[in-house]
Amino acid sequence: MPRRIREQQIIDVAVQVFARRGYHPASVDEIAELAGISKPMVYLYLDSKEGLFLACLRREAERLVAAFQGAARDVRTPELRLWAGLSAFFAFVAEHRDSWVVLHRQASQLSETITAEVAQARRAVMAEVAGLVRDGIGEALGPVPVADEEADFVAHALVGAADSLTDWMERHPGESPERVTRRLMNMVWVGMRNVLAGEIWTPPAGSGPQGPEPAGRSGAPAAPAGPAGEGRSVRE
Amino acid sequence: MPRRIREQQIIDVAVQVFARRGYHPASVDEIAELAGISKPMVYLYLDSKEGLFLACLRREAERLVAAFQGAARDVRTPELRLWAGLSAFFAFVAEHRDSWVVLHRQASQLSETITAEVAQARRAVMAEVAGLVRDGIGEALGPVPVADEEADFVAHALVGAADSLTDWMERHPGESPERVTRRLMNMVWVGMRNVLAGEIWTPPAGSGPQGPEPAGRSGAPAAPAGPAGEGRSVRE
DNA sequence: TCGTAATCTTACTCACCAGTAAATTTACTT
DNA sequence: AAGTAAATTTACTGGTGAGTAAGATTACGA
Repeated sequence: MPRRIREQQIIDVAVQVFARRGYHPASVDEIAELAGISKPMVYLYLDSKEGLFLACLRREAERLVAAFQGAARDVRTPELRLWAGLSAFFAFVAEHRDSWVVLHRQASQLSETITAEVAQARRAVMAEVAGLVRDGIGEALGPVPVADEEADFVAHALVGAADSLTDWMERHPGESPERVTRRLMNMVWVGMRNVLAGEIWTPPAGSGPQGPEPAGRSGAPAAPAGPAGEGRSVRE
Repeated sequence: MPRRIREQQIIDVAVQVFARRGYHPASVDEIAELAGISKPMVYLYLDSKEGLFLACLRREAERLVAAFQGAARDVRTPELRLWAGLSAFFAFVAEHRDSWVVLHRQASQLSETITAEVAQARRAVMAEVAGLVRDGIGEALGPVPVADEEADFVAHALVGAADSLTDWMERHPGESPERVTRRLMNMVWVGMRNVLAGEIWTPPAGSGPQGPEPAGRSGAPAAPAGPAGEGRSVRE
């Protein structure tokens, strides 16, 4: 069995085990056994437990960012890019829950080097989102000096909300990533007060990106075509 | 040294250590030493490492909920209650960072019983927030059948956003909890589109609760009086 | 067929840490 | 002062798990 393939097999298993048990309770012995291989192989290929975890981290982070970027790419307006990106995020998390757990829910209790890496992965995602938000602000207001800090703030809030809604989705299996995204857009983009007043946001039909499917695995459907709508509509 | 006091001392130290190291890497030996006592004392009073962690969890959760409830109590409109609650949350997290880390950032990799407890604590917070949101929706729309699920959704998004903004605050030491809250309210309650259009939300002067300070420790100032404003204002 | 480089295993070592047994000291009551 | 209950310690055990040494097996080109 050639090295490249073995490595991926090991990482596949490791992501599952790290997600289920957490970093410290996960044992390299168990990972090796589930991968159908003996422990020294893991050390030969991935150096250490930490190295193994970092490999998991990097691969999954890459996949998530790719899914996010791929979905938002080629979408015209900032508003719809944000929608496409969030949609891809929810789809990714729904399909690869283990990836997300490893990626985000392991941050605090790990070693210096790992936290640094997690923080960097998180920053990468944050930067993507902040970019989309900044575009939106920029388009509406033109170049404004405080926009960077403001966009960063909004990005943090959005990513945090999306993360938490991951739990909500788990308890509402009927909900599709698209519906969740639409609700979030309503809440953030239109605002609760206006939603309560009857205003809603609906993605226009056929607004998905036209580019080819990007790197991210099977999942992460690019911005799916929601039900018909005018992009911005007001009810009542 | 009487038992009650020792227990609190131990828990004080344990919260710090658990927050810094995470559950598994934290050793009872270290906690005992930092608390200035020997290990068997910890086991005598708190039963086990898990018991110790649960004690930390319960105490900090109680404090946070108390701060939240205390701030929102006696505030008249749902809108301002939400503001007061969020404000108290940010103030609490800013002042007791360790509590928040133990409370929330340790969820996935722990034992069955602990995850259950964490989930319950989280649900308690979520229920508080959902209550405020439901009030808001109820006030605007009257009794609506779907309101419960909708409120739960919004609560998840809000709590997640608030959690993530915790990190943002850490990198922006100049920002006060009140300013962060105001920004979040703008984003969620008014909506980005309307914010971009020039609309902003400002809490009216002197709108804090009049009741006595509740259980929560020193921190968690009740809804602070923001700068003057009309509660809902439009710029430009 | 020989050699060599990769793949892979068995069988350890060593450190750390949760939990405990068995006292010992302190403080308070009668 | 005697007695007893609480507070507190020293000194262990047992298990687990990261990491490794040393060698076995396969693949394959010269």
